[in-house]
Amino acid sequence: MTNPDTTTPDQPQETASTVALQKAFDPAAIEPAWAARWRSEPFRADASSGKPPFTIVIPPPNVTGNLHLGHALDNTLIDTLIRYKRMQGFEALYLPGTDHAGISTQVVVERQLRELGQTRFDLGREAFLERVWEWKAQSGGQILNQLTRLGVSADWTRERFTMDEGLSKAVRYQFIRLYHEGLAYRGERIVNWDPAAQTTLSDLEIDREVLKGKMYTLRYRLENPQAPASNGEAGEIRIATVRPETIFADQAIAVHPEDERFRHLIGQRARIPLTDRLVPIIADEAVEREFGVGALKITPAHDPTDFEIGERHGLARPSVIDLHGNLTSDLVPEPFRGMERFAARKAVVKALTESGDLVEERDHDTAIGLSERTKVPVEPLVSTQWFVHVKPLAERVLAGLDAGEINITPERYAKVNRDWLLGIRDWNISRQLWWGHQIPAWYDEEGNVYVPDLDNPDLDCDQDPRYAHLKLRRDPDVFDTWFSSNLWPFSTLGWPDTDCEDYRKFYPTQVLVTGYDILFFWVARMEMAGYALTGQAPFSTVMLHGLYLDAKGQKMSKSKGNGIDPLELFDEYGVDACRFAFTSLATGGQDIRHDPRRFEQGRNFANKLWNAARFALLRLTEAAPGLSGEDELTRYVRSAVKAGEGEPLRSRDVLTRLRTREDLTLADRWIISRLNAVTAEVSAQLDEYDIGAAIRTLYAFTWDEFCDWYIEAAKPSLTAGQLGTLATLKAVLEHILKLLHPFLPFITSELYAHLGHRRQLALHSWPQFDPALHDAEATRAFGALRAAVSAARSLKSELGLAPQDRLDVAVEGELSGTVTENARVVESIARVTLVPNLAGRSLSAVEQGVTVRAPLEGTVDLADWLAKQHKRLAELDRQIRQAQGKLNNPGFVARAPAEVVEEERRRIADFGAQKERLEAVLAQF
RNA sequence: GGGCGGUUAGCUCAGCGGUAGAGCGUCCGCCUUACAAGCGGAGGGUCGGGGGUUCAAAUCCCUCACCGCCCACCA
Repeated sequence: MTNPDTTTPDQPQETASTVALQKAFDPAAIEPAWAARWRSEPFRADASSGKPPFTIVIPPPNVTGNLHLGHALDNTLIDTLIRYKRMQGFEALYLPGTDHAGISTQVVVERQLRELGQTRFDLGREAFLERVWEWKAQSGGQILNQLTRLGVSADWTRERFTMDEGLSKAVRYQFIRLYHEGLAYRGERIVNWDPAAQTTLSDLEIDREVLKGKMYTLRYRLENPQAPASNGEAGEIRIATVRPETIFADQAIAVHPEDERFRHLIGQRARIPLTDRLVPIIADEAVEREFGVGALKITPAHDPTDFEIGERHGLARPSVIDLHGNLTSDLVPEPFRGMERFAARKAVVKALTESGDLVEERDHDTAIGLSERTKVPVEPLVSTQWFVHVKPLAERVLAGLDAGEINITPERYAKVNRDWLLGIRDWNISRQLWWGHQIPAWYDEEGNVYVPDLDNPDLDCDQDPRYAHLKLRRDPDVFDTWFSSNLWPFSTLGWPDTDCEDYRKFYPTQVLVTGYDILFFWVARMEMAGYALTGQAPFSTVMLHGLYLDAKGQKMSKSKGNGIDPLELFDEYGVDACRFAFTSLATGGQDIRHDPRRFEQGRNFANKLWNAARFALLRLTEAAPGLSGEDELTRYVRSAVKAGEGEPLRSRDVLTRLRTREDLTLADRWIISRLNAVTAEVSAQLDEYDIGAAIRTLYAFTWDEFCDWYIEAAKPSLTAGQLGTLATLKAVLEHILKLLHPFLPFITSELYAHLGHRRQLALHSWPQFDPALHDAEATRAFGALRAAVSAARSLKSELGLAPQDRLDVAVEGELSGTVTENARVVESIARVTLVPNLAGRSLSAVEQGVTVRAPLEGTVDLADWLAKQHKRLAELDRQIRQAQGKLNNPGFVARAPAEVVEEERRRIADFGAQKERLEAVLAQF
């Protein structure tokens, strides 16, 4: 992998960057300028560059929508990966855009019309669509402005909308191609009808809900009154149904072919109650013998199962329910005709009761399909619609998945994806809406279908000279919205023009980031379209994250009113803090429960980073005037503050130069070694797309190691103006800013600029791991200093001393030499004075490698202290016994890896030494 | 009816085969000249129950329980 260094020496500056930073970080003071800059000077991906591509397309939000937490989460994760890859030297493309969202958008505009007392039919199709476009133009882009606040480094020059000219062509081309390949067809099928929205829906747009209902057992009298009894009395057959109002559309009664009860009735006829109509008794394997009364009525027009059975037996499928959910048909007896379907059910049940044909009525929980959008019970209706025959498409995807062409993470969703593709059924793609891509199909007066040719897809059939003699009418319906978003990874890059630069450079894309809730709706359909139309997987990795839930763990929804507005969170905590919350919570596709404390943590972290940088700048500013040398490191240090100095070294070379310096302190060597290890760790975590782990690693390193230990330990040598430490401080801080930049782009960009860089941080290169910077000795030795400081602090606390009170302490133990060699650091951090030895009884603290002793004076609760020491002793004992137990186990020594065994030996030695020293301490009392 | 996820410190969550962690909260002490959105010190867990595999289990397997989600044409 090439990794061209994008860091170039900075241009001389007009002004120094020594403007003092505010004491507290104020996100509002810096975010707007950066956000505006990233929108007006977008991160433009160059299709002609030699860098390897890294593409992520945004899951396009609805144009109608407002930014919600799901979007904020998606886009934070995407932007983090994109910024990382860009810094690594990839030609990173983050492609933004929006979806026309057929039903949602149309509903919004229809609602506006309703307030004016109008319907879309009053306006007519053309005027209505004009109105939708107008509305889209003025308030449709809202969500992208909100997204800008998130600081996304998208390529706004490539913004797309699913109804753009190019994308509309793509949809049209897709349809024409599938049609001519026999994969898109028009047919009479049972479909899901939403009586409220007045359109069909795909199976996915239906939510199953188990509702309390009734199951009715009805008596159908046989044509032959002498027929022997089956599941009731002689001369009758009983059936079970939950929809008695549909009996008027019955075409048969079905039983299982091997059900002994009914064998003699197969082929006979029975009369539908309340009517004179006779229907045949047929046998079909789909009937469950055990369920209900073993027989059911077949109503092909109003039930999917019945439809299939009807197809097998060549039954007619008259409908008795119209598009508004009312009973309408000559088949329906007068009193019920025109009734609404649920009112009709009551009326029919009443009539059946009176006629004596209702044998039983009992409670029955039944799963009924509700329209996802209108929440109205969906009516299964027979209708002529456009469908996609998806099975061959799904099989192609399955083959690709088997070949490992798409990597899905978390892995468990790979199986979910597969299983769905395996059980997939034809997809109804026509919608009785106006807003969307109108289906490019025409019909002549006899109902024959005309679709443009593949080699001239843009020519409408009613303009085609070949059909000039015909009177063609275009299909008024539009496509399901997902029939265009399934093309998104390539329609946005110029497809069907497969020769254009963008398509060739950036397709297929690398990663797709989205919530698992649209795995079927979108991800699987993109897979199918990708393979079918481009011959390859549209992305190599799918990264699915969990749902963002409210504080109680419930899904957020408009109807529940439990939504949390990300914009308010941005205002309250700052965007970087929110991004910290999102990324640190994103682990393993787990759902995320909202917790304000996580945002506070992010805010505090940003403030911590701000102040660490403020400290560094203060010290660099103080020291810079006194640095007169012209060597590279001196110039490097001065560049933070001195106008026109520039940056003489590429920052990634600084640490390597520093490594050979004589004037580095132990702390300097330690932090460089640690930084180096963390660089490797974070890079590895990001390469595995484990964004949560990466930000947690950086949080801990920045706060616990860099701020709490390194900065404190650096103070004495900084005060002494030691060049090595000044350079180390600056270099480590700059590296931390780089590592954090993909996660917290605002504050890191701002601070990086304050350190004297003109070129924005996003365009600098990602730090690289350098094995030569590893320093085990520094790690060990600095560990001793930390132990000594902790011990000293603990003693001061036991002695009731305030932090600023001085205390004489003596150090003993295996590593005491290291401590005394670095006395200045320990004395500075712990505010103690190291003395060679102490007379009299002492209070002591025992740590790994060192014991720190202090004079026994002041207000010590000796009993309490002793109790703690004994507890500690017992704990050491326990650890030693545990380790010894393992070593005494022959199986452990024989089978455990050598280094694990060695580790146990080392533990015994370490704990043994501590125990010895602790016992010596306690012997005084 | 199938499938999946969760159950770890008071709360919200990491860790997912080799000494139990974080943030917040709690207790004690500090405005120590980067930061009180902070600093230092302390306390707190038999990792849902029960079996098993392994030298070694929060981590792997089986099983049960309870929460939650997805899929499903038993009328």
